[in-house]
Amino acid sequence: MAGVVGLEGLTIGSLASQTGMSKSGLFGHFGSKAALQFAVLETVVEDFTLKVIRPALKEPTGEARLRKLFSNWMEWTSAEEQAGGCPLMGASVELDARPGELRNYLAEQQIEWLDCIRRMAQKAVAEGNFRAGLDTRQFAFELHSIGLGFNFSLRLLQDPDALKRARAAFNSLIQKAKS
Amino acid sequence: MAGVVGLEGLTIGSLASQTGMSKSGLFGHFGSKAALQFAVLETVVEDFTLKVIRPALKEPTGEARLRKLFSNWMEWTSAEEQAGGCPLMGASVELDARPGELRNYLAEQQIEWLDCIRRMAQKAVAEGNFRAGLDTRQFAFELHSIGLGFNFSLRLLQDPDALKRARAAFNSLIQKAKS
DNA sequence: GACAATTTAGAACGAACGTTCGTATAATCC
DNA sequence: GGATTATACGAACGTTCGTTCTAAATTGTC
Repeated sequence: MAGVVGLEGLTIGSLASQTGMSKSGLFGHFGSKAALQFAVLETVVEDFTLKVIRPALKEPTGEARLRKLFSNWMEWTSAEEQAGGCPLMGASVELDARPGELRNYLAEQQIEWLDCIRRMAQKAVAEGNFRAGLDTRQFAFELHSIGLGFNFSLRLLQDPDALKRARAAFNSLIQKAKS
Repeated sequence: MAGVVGLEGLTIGSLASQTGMSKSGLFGHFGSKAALQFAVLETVVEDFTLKVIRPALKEPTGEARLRKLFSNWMEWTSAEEQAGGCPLMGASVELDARPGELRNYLAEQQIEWLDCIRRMAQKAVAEGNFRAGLDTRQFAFELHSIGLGFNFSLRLLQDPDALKRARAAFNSLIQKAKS
């Protein structure tokens, strides 16, 4: 629901009726709407870690791991359960101008995400898979941008070629990192 | 205001008090909240065309025009008046799972935007500035992705290097289009 | 099986939501 | 200059918002 209507658009009443509970019954579990929003965001981050990052860590370091990370990410973003597209990207746009704990938490997590990409790229450099002197922060920026573009093309434009486009961009990014 | 709280988060009451008008007085100009949202989005699109696209059309076709388009876009996205980041990107994420006239209008405009980029790239190909056989739709996808990444890094992460990163990505995209 | 703790429900709260109505003022037209 | 049309206002509508309170039901423990 938060993916469709946003974390602010999410209401306790509609969430309660969706789950078959009473408003106050559901409310009791959280104590405030802000706490509910935080819990939602925390759950999303957990899910992301579990389905995107963790499985990639089982791959050998370097390019293989990055490829796995990317394909997991694309799968997670386009999953049907994410009715409104990647909820993290949704929250990023929704919260970027609303100071508060929620925003701070999200920003932290997203910085960590970019750093995770950076570290993987750095590993690929160390192993000689990527060229020495590669700007790995720039690499992370560009990889993340591809994800944002994919989410946009898939969700708003409903472009059937979205995944193809994202994959092509990713491959050329990898290529660029090598030479 | 819509950029900060979203098109749905925008309320007639707060907008009225912000403008110094009464709720009903402001409401009378639009007739419904949906009409207000539409008017806001239309105004944003107009502004975007005026400040990003139109000035670029005065440049010579090809790479120069694309460079101007990109720099205008970055300026518009990071303008202080856009308190909550590029309102079109904000609306894209907010509306992508909410069927309706508003969503249809936005999707149309964004398709047109991508096509505008594609046409400029195509012109650069025709003039021999970009390599023959370049996938210009792919080019548009990647350019747009850079814009999304810039907005993200600037607004959520508040990364002081955001513009530098976006420019570097753009330059390497241009480079790639040539060879 | 009694008791304590947790979980749920129901009713109600003040505030804010979008919207409607009747009315008063300001601008425009013949 | 009087009739007409815009424009703005204040008050109120019914609804929904997040939240609080109290009571009933459920669960777990000895």
